[in-house]
Amino acid sequence: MAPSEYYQHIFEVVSQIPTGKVATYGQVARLAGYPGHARQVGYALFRLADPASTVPWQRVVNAKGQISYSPRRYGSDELQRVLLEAEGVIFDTQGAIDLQRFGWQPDKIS
DNA sequence: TACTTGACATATA
DNA sequence: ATATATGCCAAGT
Repeated sequence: MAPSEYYQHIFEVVSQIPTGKVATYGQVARLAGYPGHARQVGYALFRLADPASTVPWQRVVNAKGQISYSPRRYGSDELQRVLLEAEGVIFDTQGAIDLQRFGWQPDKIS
């Protein structure tokens, strides 16, 4: 496959997300050095989410703080929710995460 | 080789 | 405030 180091950067950023916290695609994309390429971030994770790759893709959610439900995904939607709950992330009654608390904030000061 | 789809985000109406 | 429309890059078909 093409040496899409692009994916590698996404991988790095996602791997930097501390346990019990989540980051949005836009945030990851920006940190990865690709502002605006949020779509590719999510899709990149999807392709990079190999059963052999221990990528914490589960900590990456959309801007709504919700998990993206995808029938095509490797596991199932509830799997991600369970994994996050196991890390200490609390889900709202609407299945949304409180980004005010669990939103990963890098060394970026307002 | 060309076209379409894709784990979203942001701007505008 | 919500809904609709557009934009970005790469991989898949």
